[in-house]
Amino acid sequence: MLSTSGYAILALLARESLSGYDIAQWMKNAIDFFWKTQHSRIYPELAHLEELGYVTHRLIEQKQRPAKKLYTITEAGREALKAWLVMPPMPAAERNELLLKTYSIWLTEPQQALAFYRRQLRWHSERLAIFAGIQQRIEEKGIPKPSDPRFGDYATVRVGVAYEREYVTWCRWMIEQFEQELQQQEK
Amino acid sequence: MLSTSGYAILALLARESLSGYDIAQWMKNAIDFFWKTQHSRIYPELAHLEELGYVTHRLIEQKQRPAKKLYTITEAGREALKAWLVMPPMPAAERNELLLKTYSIWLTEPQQALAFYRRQLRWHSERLAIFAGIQQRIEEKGIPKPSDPRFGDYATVRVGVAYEREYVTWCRWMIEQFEQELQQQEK
DNA sequence: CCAGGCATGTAATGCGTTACATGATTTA
DNA sequence: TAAATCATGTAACGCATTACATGCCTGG
Repeated sequence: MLSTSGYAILALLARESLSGYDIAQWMKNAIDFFWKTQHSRIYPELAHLEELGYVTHRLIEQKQRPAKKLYTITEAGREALKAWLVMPPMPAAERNELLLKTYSIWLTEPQQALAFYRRQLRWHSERLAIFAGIQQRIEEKGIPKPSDPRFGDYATVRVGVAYEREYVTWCRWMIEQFEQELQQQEK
Repeated sequence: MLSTSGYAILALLARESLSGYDIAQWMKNAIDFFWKTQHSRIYPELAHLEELGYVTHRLIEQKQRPAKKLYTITEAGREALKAWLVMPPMPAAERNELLLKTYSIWLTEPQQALAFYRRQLRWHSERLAIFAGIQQRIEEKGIPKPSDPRFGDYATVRVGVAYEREYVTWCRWMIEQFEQELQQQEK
């Protein structure tokens, strides 16, 4: 068996061959909002994948840049990824720090809570704008079919947009609650 | 500094004094959908909190049941929780296995993908029903004010309902995509 | 000349998960 | 009589995060 981060790396390599550094970049850019892995995890994980025969690498010498190891997924790696793909996801040990804080927000002064959720609103609004932009750019080129790798990009960004839209709505509701609380205190 | 799981325990103790076992129960029932911690983590974490002076405990002897250690939050613990509460949450290393699988779903046969998302739809529908039920029961008693501990319960369950509703919608959309793909293959 | 990008790693520490360990009582 | 509940812990292992470590090239 493989760790989920191992599958995340395979998921990227299933699309194209990449170096460890490239993988770290893709983690930051493409799949950042649903999967992150530190680069310090990527290198040992790649070594492990190679041991299992799921990836191979070859050294690429470059002019005026450090040499890099280009990793390529093997047929066995692709099969392992496909087998994992359709297994029901683990009951997901969800860990949402924002909600954990919200659970205890009754302890704070309304003013502090207001500042807190206004900042959250800004943060989620920004992300919503980014995701909506990505979604639009994909749609302009036509909605990808399920057999297209770009379908994964599109399907996940749709979740991102829906998710952030709900959080924006929720933050606004939270802000309202604390504003009302403040107004009642003033009376 | 304290781990987030430490604050999760403080968040529960801020409402009432509990034993380690009780905390594990509350994790499963009340805050399960945004925070989980194994009981094997709870006991060392409680010891750590006690070292820091954030909680105290006393032994409660019980008839026909094992004795238990009842933990109570201290003023210092409450202050630590309040200070943490209003700090912006960490950029949240989101790890969503469902989306990671979706990112690579183009590798599978539509039939397998259909079975996969139908199962997900069932799962999220069930959770939506549960959360909607909790929300309704709270609302029947009147919406709690922000200074009420139950406001935390209500605010978080609202997110749960919105979240699951979006996932249900999204799963239905995914299923449609694969159904269309299958129909086109048949022609 | 300094910051940032490209490129690959190792080390330390701590958290999370799973399994191990015990034992009494209650309920089906 | 077997399983579930109450109750508290320890141990092993692996993954995640943060910091440490190096070094060349490019652009401002």
